[in-house]
Amino acid sequence: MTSDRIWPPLFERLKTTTGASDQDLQALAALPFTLRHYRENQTVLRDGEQPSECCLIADGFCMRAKTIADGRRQILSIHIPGDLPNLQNLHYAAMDHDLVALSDCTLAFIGHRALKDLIRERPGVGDMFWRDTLVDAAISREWIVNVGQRSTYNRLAHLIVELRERLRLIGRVIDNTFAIPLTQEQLGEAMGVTSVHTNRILRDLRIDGVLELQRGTVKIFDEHKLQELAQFDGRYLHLSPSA
Amino acid sequence: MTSDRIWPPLFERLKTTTGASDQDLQALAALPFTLRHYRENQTVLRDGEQPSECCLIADGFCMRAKTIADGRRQILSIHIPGDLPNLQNLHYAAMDHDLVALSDCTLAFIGHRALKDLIRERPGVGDMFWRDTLVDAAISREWIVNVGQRSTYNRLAHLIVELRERLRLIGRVIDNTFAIPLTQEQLGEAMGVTSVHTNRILRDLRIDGVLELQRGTVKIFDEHKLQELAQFDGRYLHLSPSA
DNA sequence: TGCTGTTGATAACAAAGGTTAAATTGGGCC
DNA sequence: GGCCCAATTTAACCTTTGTTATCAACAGCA
Repeated sequence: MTSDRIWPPLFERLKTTTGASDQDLQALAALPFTLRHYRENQTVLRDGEQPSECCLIADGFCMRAKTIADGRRQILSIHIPGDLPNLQNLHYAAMDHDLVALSDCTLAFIGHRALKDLIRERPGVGDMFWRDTLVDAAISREWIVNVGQRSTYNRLAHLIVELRERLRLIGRVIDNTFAIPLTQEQLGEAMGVTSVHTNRILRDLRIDGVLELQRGTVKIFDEHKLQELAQFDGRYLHLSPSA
Repeated sequence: MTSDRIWPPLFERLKTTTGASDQDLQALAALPFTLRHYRENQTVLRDGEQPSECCLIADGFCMRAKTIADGRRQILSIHIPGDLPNLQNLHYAAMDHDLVALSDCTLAFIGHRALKDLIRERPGVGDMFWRDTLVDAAISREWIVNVGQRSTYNRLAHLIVELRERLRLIGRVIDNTFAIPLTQEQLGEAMGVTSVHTNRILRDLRIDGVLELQRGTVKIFDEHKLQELAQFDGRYLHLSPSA
């Protein structure tokens, strides 16, 4: 993976969602970075750690997760190529959750110093990144709704549609089929239910002809039914610069 | 309520959490604003609306909330004096949830233009606000954990401890007693359970001698037991500038 | 090839939480 | 004081989800 390979997913997303200027993107592309590779399940940043760099997902999937005293774990977000899952460390030092690789993945690390200098020099870059963290927050709020109010059946449908819409932005959905490299246990940790119950729900979705999940890949069979279940209102993703 | 009355809670919080410079705070205090009063239960900003101002809670409590298609509602956050609950509109136009007054309250509205100009002129002010939105996001993530993984009994304890820590910052906790102006139905909407179940849990907490909630006021009786239930690790509030 | 560990599938039973309904409390107001 | 309305409290019953335990499928590997 070389320099010209790490930026496309982020730039694609920024161009669609913020109408980023070419100059700002060129300035970004000039940033120095270090590539690191992680294996499935490997922890990238640990709760409590104080990283001096922010990372860009160049390839693969990651998750934020938090483990509480009794050992239960909640997955907080799923991150895909083009995401910057620890921009928050630009403004506070310590991680308050783990960042873990969901699949083998490649991350580009960019030092805080270089990022902060660029942001001071080009406020437009800062605006893009600030916006990015705000949309990230909006997604977290939607997850509160998902876990708090939707039935598990609808909840899983919503989670899948959200991920699909985000993957679509970076061109990773083909034939209504896309990657979701989580085990049933991890899907459960994202939804606040056990793996046993996740299995029940997946079976129902399969039997009802809505979708199938096999070895980390979802295939949607009944788009209409899926929409009806997810009741997905994507405004919270703020995909257009004007919204 | 006059100019010298609206800023103290915010300044208190910023001084503790960011080590804000006096110049930055003075510049903030010079911002023009409009005061508006809201009654309990009145909607301040509606989902879909595109406000041209950000608001500072000068007095009273507000909440963010989202209503889904089947009519169920999830409370996403509770806001107290000194909070800026719609800073996100500086970077995207449309609200993706409602902002509602939980009690009678007074809000100071500051135009986006004035705020953006100040941020460009004084990047330190922008940093403080960006950080503020990042901590807001960290709180949302903790709410996902709360709703997804904790038992309702522990969940309510956690919610109460979090609110107390935030109120303590602005000097609103006296004798381990403080305001939490939510009905049992609203507490349920914050926890993702029904009002009937909220009532059961409150009864248990009362019987177990942990705390009592009456007419919007909590009194803690057994701090040790409360800690044990909430398993509260406040690092996600990032109360110190160095963390 | 067969071993091993992880993931997925399923069943029986238990616990948590939802639904509905009814009664009670308490504050605001005439 | 008495009325009204919202909020609280409780009970009975039902649904959803968790727990525990097996077993099957499957990938990695010696």
